[in-house]
Amino acid sequence: MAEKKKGGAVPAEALEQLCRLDNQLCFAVYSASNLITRLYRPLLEPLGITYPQYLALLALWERSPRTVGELGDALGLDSGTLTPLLKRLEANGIVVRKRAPEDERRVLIELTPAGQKLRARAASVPVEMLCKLQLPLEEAARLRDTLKRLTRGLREPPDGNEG
Amino acid sequence: MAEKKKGGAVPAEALEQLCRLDNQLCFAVYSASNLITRLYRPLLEPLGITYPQYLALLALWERSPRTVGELGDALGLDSGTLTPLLKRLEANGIVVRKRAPEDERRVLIELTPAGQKLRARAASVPVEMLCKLQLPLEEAARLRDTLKRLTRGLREPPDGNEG
DNA sequence: CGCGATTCCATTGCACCCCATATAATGGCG
DNA sequence: CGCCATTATATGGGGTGCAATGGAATCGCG
Repeated sequence: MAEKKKGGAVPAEALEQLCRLDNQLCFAVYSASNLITRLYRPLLEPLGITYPQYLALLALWERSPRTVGELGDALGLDSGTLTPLLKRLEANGIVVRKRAPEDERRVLIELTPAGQKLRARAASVPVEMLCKLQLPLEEAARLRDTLKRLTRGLREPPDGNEG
Repeated sequence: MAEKKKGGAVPAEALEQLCRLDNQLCFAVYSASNLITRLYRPLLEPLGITYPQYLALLALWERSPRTVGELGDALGLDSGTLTPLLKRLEANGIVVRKRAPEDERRVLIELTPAGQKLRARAASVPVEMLCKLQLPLEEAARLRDTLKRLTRGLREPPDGNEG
């Protein structure tokens, strides 16, 4: 049944092409993400933080304090990832974690003075990174917007049978 | 020194914008990659493999046997990542690892019959994934090519002072 | 052949990343 | 007020991802 040239939904040759690593969009995203983390390392190491930690700080520099849940929404990470990451930031004196007085379930993440100072020291990072990427600004913006649209469209999984 | 409107290389307002998570290309790539791994999970779990394992198998289905180093080049991963991953595939009966007779330093990764059979069972994965992504094919291809160009351009880091 | 340099992989240690589950606090209802 | 469903983090375990190190095999030069 699979040997005839029948073809089904997708021709065999097209399927062959779909499976090639070089043709896969998802692998391109995966590789680019790994590479980006590697490129950030030498920029962030002098600051004593990792790339996911830097992302959490970008969110906190925009608005602080924020709860673990709010950070998770902003970064697309769950508490199993954020809790230890934030504890490491706290151990390094960059943030403090305290329970919200009005709702003891929530944990507020607040920048310390050292965490605030870090913002200035990290100011050059985005520009250095843009230089490393070597992409025309317009193309980078288009790429970013396409990825954001892709991500946003998938945040709410298509259930398929709700009305 | 930071309060004057001097500006240096980048105006303060532009820097503000560069730091916003929503404006960052790298964060868009990072989020998309995490999300993609999550989307693959339900497709690959019935096959008993993870997304990085699936990528390694895609490479092996294209050509097998291959050494650890060749797989690392194809996937952009180093032996510290691949060795345990391949050992798990071996423990699950999907590949075998054996030293190359002509060069005992190399380890050849070969598909078992079960690993070959898995290829057919995974045939629907790329199509299902494309459906999930909900991107027009042409746009997906453009996105992939831009990412590949970005990744390829950065594989060899610009040293700047060799010569 | 001998020996240092190189190559290839394995190991270790640290930091994610996520699912499933646990725990504690809150809110609603009788 | 008690009880239960819900909400917000924490914990545990499996699986990456990578830098640094180690060890065995090979290469290269004399």
